[in-house]
Amino acid sequence: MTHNTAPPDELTFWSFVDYAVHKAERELPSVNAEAMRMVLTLNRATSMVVYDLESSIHRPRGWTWPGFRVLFALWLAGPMEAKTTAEISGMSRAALSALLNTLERDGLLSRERATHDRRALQLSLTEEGYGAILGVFRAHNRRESAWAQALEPEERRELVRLLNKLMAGSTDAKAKFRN
Amino acid sequence: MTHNTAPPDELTFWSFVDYAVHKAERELPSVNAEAMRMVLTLNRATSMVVYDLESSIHRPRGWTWPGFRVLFALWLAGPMEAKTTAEISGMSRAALSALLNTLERDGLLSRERATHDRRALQLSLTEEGYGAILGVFRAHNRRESAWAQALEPEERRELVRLLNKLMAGSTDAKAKFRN
DNA sequence: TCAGCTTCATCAAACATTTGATCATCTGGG
DNA sequence: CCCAGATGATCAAATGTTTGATGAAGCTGA
Repeated sequence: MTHNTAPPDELTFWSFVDYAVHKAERELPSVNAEAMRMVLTLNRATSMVVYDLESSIHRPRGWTWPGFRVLFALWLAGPMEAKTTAEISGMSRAALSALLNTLERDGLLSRERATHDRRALQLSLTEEGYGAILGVFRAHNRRESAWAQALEPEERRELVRLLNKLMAGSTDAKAKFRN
Repeated sequence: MTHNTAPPDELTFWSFVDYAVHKAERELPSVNAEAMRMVLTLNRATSMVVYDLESSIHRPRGWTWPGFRVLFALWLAGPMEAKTTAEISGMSRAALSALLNTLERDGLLSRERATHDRRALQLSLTEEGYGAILGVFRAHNRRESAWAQALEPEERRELVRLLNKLMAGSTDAKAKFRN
């Protein structure tokens, strides 16, 4: 690629994917442009949704997106071992360990040693955690609904189907998973 | 929601979305379950793709996912103002500022004051940055290709279309954007 | 039994991100 | 001309994440 290629006059968040895919195709004939477009678009869409939900719902309440995910899992599935919480909320055990310090300090959940295995941690929401999660989730779900309305019901189902198929394919491809 | 609901015996990363959606529907009749399913699935799929790419491609080379995004943008679009870089790579100006410290320290890019506006920063790849990005991108794109193969070509196009429609709808919904 | 291996959790250091504040520079209206 | 407000960048503090190391507890087979 030439070092001195000038960027187009109007390069914005919205035009970048098209620009990048076309440019990469010109410069690198061997590039898989459709894979590049898929991953770029997937990331941008998710990043927008997450940023909007976190900044409009969770941060103003003193919560974070990862903290919400943990409290949400505990709310739905009840007390459970920390290892399970980490797995279902999609984070490493080390990341959860750090996150628990904040959530415990804020009085939203408690950690206790499990009785059957003294290595394991048992997590449960405190009364304060129970009191808070319902209201936060309602606001969160209202915001989710606003996003979902961009698609027709059939399109939403198809999007979910395609995303699930993408995830399922990864196991075949031996993708790297979290510890 | 009852405080003492026991979690199902087999609650895993893969079964959690179905479990959560059904349980939320039972407990909260007013929930928009399809929106909930869409956002949960979108996040999980993206998180898997990003984690796999970052841990298998970028971290082993001493790079990070956000760092790659910035270098990738500079590689494709050429030298540009930091403000533009932040916008097209989807990060806040403050986040970019911190990220630039690392990238500059590692000798991958340089920042200089712009001539026409002494507040603005002009970013450009160093020779070392140019030398590195091509190889990293090729490996990155090969990995993207493996993910993309989970879907049929027509499904990939449909996924991209739906994600773009989702993003486009957000502007109508007055979603919160980054600074 | 117990030594070695595995598993659970935490720690440490480096990094990226957020919000809100601050400083420097530019720009436009009186 | 010049001051007020807008804009670009950075900083500070708090948070969450990663990888690799460490310590504690459980398990297994000779």
